[in-house]
Amino acid sequence: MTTIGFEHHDHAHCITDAVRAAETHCAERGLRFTDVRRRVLEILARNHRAMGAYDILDLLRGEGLGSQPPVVYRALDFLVGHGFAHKIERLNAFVACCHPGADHAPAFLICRGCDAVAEARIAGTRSILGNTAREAGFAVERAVVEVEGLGHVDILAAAIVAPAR
Amino acid sequence: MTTIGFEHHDHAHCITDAVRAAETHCAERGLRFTDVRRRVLEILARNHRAMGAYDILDLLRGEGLGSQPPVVYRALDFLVGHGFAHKIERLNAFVACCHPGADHAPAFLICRGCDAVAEARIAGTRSILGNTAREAGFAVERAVVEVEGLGHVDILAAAIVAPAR
DNA sequence: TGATAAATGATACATTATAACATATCAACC
DNA sequence: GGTTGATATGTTATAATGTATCATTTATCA
Repeated sequence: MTTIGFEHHDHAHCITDAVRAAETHCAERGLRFTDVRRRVLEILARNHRAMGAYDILDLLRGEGLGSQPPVVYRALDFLVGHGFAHKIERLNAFVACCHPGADHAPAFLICRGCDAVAEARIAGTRSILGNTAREAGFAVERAVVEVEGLGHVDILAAAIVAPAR
Repeated sequence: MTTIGFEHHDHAHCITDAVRAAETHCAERGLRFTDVRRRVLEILARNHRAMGAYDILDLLRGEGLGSQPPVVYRALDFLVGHGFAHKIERLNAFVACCHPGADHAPAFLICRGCDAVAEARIAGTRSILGNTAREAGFAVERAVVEVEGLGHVDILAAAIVAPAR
């Protein structure tokens, strides 16, 4: 029941895909995919790792695209809010989403050796606590699942898909 | 397979138990359960909710037990490191452990309505991603599982136990 | 084109966390 | 008991992360 997708990782596609998915999604819903928002997503996708807000801000500054913290935090709020990026709470950092457009519950593998972060899918919020929370009357709205350990870059670069049940 | 433990919550015991468990554990291993460390754990247990480091620091100040951030952060490092307390990454806050002594993988239910946080158990790190991570060569060392939603205080006050398998 | 809503620019500040080094305490041994 | 080495605490300063607020600009649409 467990499947692992060792997709060959075409990074150029990975960047354009993330941006294009966001573009399409925004166009469909009348959301404004502005320069700053696009650029922040590109930066996240290009670097392909968890980046702090101030790391991103430094890059934006170099391009004259906003120089104060609220600029990047607002862009990140937008991207995270619409599922184009995720926040890694454990690291106070952000990553581009690997499955843009898909309605998914993300989980993250964080390698403490190389600081790589891989986005995995989990079946759904229910699977985390079984049915316990729901049966007890707790309505799950969001789940933060961040697993730390040691892994190879190859593994982290690939999208790891958790059991769908 | 799902069981929920609605223990009657005897709060006085809850505090003394947490402190005594830490005391015992430290005595057994030659760890120093100092005044500051004890007091921080008492504060967390007494308040029985997620508290910011600076909230705790304010209380310590009132008692003349250290007045600068490093004092409380060092105590929290110790308590978290030895499993007497946990950090809730999503909230940048800390809670006393509900299962001190037990070697457990904690998960947290965070109610956005009342800010209550309940500690649940999960079976183990493996259960979170199934066998996927392990099979792929990722060695899980720690898992952050924090579920947000809406729940009743009664439910949150009780210890919720997730399916053991 | 003018009204409205949304996004950005900019200043200031709030919150969370750590580096660095001096001092004090403890435990073990001579 | 005094010395020593390890651990913990006190203290200052600063780093890192995140927001509130309000002015200005830009986009959208009637």
